[in-house]
Amino acid sequence: MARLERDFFLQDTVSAAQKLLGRYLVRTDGGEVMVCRITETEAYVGAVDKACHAYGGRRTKRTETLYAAPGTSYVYMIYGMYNCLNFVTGPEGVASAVLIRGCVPVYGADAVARRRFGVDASEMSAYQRKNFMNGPGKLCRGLSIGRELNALPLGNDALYLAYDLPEFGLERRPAALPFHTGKRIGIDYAEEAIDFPWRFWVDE
DNA sequence: TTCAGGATGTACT
DNA sequence: GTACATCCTGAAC
Repeated sequence: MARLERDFFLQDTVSAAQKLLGRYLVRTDGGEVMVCRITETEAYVGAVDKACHAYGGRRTKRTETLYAAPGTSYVYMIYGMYNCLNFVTGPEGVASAVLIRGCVPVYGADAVARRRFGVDASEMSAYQRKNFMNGPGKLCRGLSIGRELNALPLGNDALYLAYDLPEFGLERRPAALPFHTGKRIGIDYAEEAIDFPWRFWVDE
């Protein structure tokens, strides 16, 4: 098993967002292991990006995590009832991160489906299957990711990223998966940053 | 299938 | 008090 390490998160945030596509997100909760393949990401770069919580060097209790070491998790609550998962990029002291917007379960799908819908994966409706983990709030619900997982350092076992997981029959995927590029979602307040093409996704 | 509206809590003004 | 890196429901088509 090869985890994504510090050097991965030290690269340019936009590159990191692209290269996270196809990587495995591994979550262990209540003794259950759940693995998902990442399908959608967005880049947030504090220095130049009005959509980033830490734009212009903004430092508050919430944004403090964005200045942490590369690879640190950043989980925040949005709209009162959902959480969003990010991983911090760049050197310590530089505020930038990649938002994980979507993924598909590849191991432990029943555990994910129970957290998401309260039923096993085989009992999901067509509608539920279609809307399983295709959004940042849904993804956190399915993996039981809350703010207690905010600011977890690289190297923890509760939540990490990996290139491959041979113990679960999951091989490493190509480094340069073909991906789509577009504008980010839900940042209508961000002025010129609205149009930054920093959202990336793969078909599968 | 698309769409409007509401839910809900925390951070920050 | 306001805004928010969202999602679900129900109604109309």
